[in-house]
Amino acid sequence: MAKAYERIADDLRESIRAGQLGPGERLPSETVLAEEYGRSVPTIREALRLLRDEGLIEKQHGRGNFVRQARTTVRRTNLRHQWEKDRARESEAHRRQTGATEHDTGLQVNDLVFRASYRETTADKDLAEAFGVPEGHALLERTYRTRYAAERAPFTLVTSYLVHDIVAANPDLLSAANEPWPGGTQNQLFTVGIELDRIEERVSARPPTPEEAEELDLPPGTAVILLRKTSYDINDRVVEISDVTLPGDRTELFFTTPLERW
Amino acid sequence: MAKAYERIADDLRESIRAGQLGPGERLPSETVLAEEYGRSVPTIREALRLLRDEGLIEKQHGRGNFVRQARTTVRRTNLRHQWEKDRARESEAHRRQTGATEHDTGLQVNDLVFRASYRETTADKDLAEAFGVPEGHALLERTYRTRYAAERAPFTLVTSYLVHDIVAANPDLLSAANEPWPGGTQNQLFTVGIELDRIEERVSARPPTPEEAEELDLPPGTAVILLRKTSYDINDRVVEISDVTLPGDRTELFFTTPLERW
DNA sequence: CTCCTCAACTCCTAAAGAGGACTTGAGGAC
DNA sequence: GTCCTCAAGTCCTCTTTAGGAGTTGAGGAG
Repeated sequence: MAKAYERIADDLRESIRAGQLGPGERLPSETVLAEEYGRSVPTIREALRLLRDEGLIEKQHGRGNFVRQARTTVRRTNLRHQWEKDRARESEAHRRQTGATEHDTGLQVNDLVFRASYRETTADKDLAEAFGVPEGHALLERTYRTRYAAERAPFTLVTSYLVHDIVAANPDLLSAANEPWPGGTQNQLFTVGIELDRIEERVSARPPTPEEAEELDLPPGTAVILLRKTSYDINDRVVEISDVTLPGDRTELFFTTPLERW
Repeated sequence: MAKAYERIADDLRESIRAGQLGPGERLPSETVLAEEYGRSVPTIREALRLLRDEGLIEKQHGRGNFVRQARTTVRRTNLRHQWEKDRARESEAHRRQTGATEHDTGLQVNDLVFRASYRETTADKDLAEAFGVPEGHALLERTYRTRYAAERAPFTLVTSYLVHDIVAANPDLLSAANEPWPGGTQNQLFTVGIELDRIEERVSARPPTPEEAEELDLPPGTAVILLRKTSYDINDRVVEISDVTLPGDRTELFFTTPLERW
């Protein structure tokens, strides 16, 4: 004999999966469900909580419980990396013509809004290891969010790190006035004579922290994708690291791996 | 005035983040916490539920609430794709020498255990579109799980599709007796004269369904990573699709994107 | 010593009740 | 017509109460 709230959740889940309750549709109210199933309201609420945590329904205070609708997703592709590299050498004028502000997320969007903050910091253990520098080494840190002009919620949180020594050759990069960095990170690295060889990306996923849920407007029942992007130059040195946090319900990562011919 | 259970959750979360409560450590019992915070047990439980959903704590019936410990993670790299391609042409004897069973997850493991099921099916709308064939077209479907010999929980669920027509040239591939497919999918495609050109992978994340949570031994407060891998042959035809479900708390995807030199 | 029982402690399920907060639409004031 | 008020309906927070079920360790039976 299964638990009552699980049986009720199973039943409702089945209705949703079968399409008897379509996206956006309102479920019967909690009191009505309680009568239908012959259970108390708290038991019904327990069942609904399961469905919410699975991302199947959405609770709206004062309105009801609704079947969740898919949100529009944004694709992030690794082909962008080559595009940004090619672009980094071009003149500012030409870059401006061809649109799209470069940034670390690789999103293919033109009408982005983003805010940045910029500061000097030092490498903690994790970053020191990743950069191959001693702990406490001076770094530059930029954090920013990207957002569609039309939407309220951002769809990316980025924290990007550079080694202070390397970048210091171009004083423009040390000025907080240059925000966002003109031409993007790759262009700025180009100005200090750095050419990239490859980009490594590590992807994992977990539930959002409350802070992330807040910033990315993530309801319960969603996940975040964590992406650590590490850029290597042609001397096999780590020159940039970006930690990107993406809303799992609105993001699709897209990787193409070409294979050598026989 | 914030809600009581949120304040309590914030407080406990802070203790955990600050390390005052270390991984694996037991929290005070619910009744004790209720006394400490001057709240009822259900309110405490509400706070603990928040922390559990964030993946911070783990509830153990009859034992207590514990700070969650990181599980060991497995890395899946896209470099594996080239390796599998190279290997596909080699003799069975040589493949056997160099170890590691090929499979669609790209995990770098030797001592895998996996079970497969095999059946003929037809393309639904989604698959038809992905393969570029009409809806209802005949497909082969293989589903399997991979697992470390030492561990109880699998770390991959895979469903892999091939177009029946294409594969029918090699009758070995239509026999359910050949499980797992000797040499892996790429080797089998090689036997029917197919060479791969590139692999596209789409990654997203969401909370697990109850079925996934069951199969992958995922506690509340974890996510799954969904990966759709699409293999193109040198004629730009989709020859294989794999849908892979990975436990978010034990998986790290690793992609390397090489960049062309200036 | 080994095994078993059992009490004490833990978290879990379920219910009922009181009040609060948010949303909506009907109806009246202007 | 427009605006406001307000009641009804909704979900939310918190409490109290009752019993159930898993875990552990102490202590006795053999």
